[in-house]
Amino acid sequence: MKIATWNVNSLKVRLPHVLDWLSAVQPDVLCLQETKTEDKGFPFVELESAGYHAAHNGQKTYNGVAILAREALVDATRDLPNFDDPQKRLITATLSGVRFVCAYMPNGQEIGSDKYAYKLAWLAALRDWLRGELARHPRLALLGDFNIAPEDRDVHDPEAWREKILCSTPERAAFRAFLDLGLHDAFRLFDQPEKSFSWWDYRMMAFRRNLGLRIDHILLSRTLADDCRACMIDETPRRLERPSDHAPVIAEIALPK
DNA sequence: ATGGCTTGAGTGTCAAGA
Repeated sequence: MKIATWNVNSLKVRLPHVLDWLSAVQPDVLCLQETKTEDKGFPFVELESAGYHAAHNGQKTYNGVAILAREALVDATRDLPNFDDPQKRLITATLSGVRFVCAYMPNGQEIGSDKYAYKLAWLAALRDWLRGELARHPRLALLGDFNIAPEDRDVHDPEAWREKILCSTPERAAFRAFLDLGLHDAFRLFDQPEKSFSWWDYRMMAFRRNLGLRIDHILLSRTLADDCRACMIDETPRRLERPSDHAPVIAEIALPK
């Protein structure tokens, strides 16, 4: 089973890229972030024609998350039940006996800002909710845009980013707290090229110079991690005209039938 | 120098992203 996550930065703008990518890569599951649309603007018909079911938790202009899957999605739920939040950042569904959690975690803007406090509170609520969700669903995958670079090796210039947003000690501690629940960073289960990133700023020719961060992740519970055979970042769509600033992350799981 | 692009909303130009 091939599972993936991609922050598309507007699904309306990126739909051609997404459809081409689905056709080329043939993932079984694709988690999307920043669809930036309400359900009425969500391309259910186009995705169905491409062979994908979809569950969406959207809003106008900002945020919005979706799970696309070849199989029908079961028990889809939206938002964190323990965090009152108008921002649409979470959707969850089951298929193939795996609980999929798709998250667009807050950016935080700047250390010490209100948005930073909101980010840390949101991350803590996600961790608390995940503890119970993992108990109910031992086979669980958390995919999404975490807006956290877990370690210095996930940052093109660690000194420039020291204690900056996406890299601060409290944010990295929140990431560690996910691992402490028994989740595993699929990307780090394998040898990877140095300077592997999933996001590059649109400005300053950052992609061409590989000035990026690894902030999009696939975390797997123990049993899924044991069955994980590969994990990679696909930079191909980042090279297209009018790309998302994020690249998809893909993990291959050998599912016992 | 806190810039630099890109998006959505909306038709001015700004908020937000990371």
